Amino acid sequence: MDKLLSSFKISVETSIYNKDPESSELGKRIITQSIELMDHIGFDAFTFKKLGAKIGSNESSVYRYFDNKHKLLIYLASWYWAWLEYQLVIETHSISNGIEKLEKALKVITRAVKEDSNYTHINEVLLNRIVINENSKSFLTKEVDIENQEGYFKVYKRVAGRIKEMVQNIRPEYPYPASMASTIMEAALHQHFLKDHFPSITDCKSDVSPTKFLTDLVFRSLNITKE
Amino acid sequence: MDKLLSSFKISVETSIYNKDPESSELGKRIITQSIELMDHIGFDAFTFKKLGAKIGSNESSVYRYFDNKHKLLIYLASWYWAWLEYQLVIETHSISNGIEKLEKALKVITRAVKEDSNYTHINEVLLNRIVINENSKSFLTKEVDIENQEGYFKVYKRVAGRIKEMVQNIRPEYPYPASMASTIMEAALHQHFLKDHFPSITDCKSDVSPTKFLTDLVFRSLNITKE
DNA sequence: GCAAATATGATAGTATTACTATTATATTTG
DNA sequence: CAAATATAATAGTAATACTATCATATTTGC
Repeated sequence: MDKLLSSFKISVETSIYNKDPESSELGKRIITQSIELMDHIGFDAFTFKKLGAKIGSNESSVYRYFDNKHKLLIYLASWYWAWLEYQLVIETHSISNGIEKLEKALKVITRAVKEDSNYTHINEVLLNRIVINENSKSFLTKEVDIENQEGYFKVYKRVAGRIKEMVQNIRPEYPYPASMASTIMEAALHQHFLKDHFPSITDCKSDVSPTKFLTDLVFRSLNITKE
Repeated sequence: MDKLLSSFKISVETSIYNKDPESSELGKRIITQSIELMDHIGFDAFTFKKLGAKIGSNESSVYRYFDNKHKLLIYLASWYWAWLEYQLVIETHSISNGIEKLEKALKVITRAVKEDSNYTHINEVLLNRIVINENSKSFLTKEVDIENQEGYFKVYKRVAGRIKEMVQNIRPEYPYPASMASTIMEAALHQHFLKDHFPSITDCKSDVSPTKFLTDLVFRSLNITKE
């Protein structure tokens, strides 16, 4: 299954970049190294100049791929959500029972990424950390509506749509399936963040995962008793 | 009650600022105008130079109050949470029934701020919009742990603690009261944002408020049937 | 009422950021 | 092998995010 995963090309809205980073060695190095650098110093301190130095290339070469670091962040986040969506689809595909299907989906969405697949130039463990710390910054901007029209948040919304559908399949009468889906996605990232930085306002810790809390929350809300 | 609210001094961690903006006319103008400017152009485009121009003062004078715009944002967010906490306390104080108390608390936390109190130099309607759009940026930084130690996020965490206690009072056996509290606070902001920008992944709209969704979510999870 | 202290305003200066533009040098491809 | 394309190097600009200095205004303490 891992091989299947790796051979599937994760596709990101083409208007986000000027030149597809997947199309060249330099492009792939930009992605690989920007993930390492952004994880290391954070989005705010990240610059194309520092990235250029890190990849042994030039600032101006990076600009040929991305207009600015904001678009690079959207690219990385989109790649992450597309990768998650792919896992979501394969891991839930064969499950016919709606409840089990949703349970698996919640697991995929909320679990911590623990292993780099080693099949691509992208380290998913680091990327997961970047998404936890920086994803909100991709849409909390004054330009969000224009960028949304451009399709920059398509994948993120599509993942939410899939969860929403699973909820609707189980409980067609539940009135807030979309809000439930978007809340879960956001809460998953937030609880992982809190666990590491504000432990006093979360119950999540080594033995209590965000998956456990959120599965419990959703199943109680939908009035589903496990076993 | 409004008078009571206004005479109560909202207090913010003193280490956030270099000089208390409440202590002078210029300080108050900095707060009033920074709220207007930040709401208007967003945190990212906000600069002390633009603020100086807007208040008919100088960049260097603003620096005497705040080291940088990040600390100003934390000040504004802290003020907001302290203001909300105060409302939470007075509006729930006299309610003895635990369920009703939590219901009211959820309302205070999740409702859209619709009216400026006109008692202070702070426009709470605009500030609420700033918090919806920028609050996450106050803690999603590489410096979060140091700043947390400095007490910059005390009020935010205290509000979460109050909600947590209310949940515990009703359902002492519920295993995730802290995570529930922090999820509600974050989801309230997020659903308000989605309603305005990504309507396809939320059920919230004019007649369905975040309050409705979140109250329903919490009460279903705690197995409480209203009426 | 005045000197001293404090707050504010104006100006200048620096390092960094976030780019754009140009030209030279590789590398690929037809 | 020439032409096209990609990359690298350099330079330059406007804006940002400050720091420092000095002048002027305002407050306060005696």
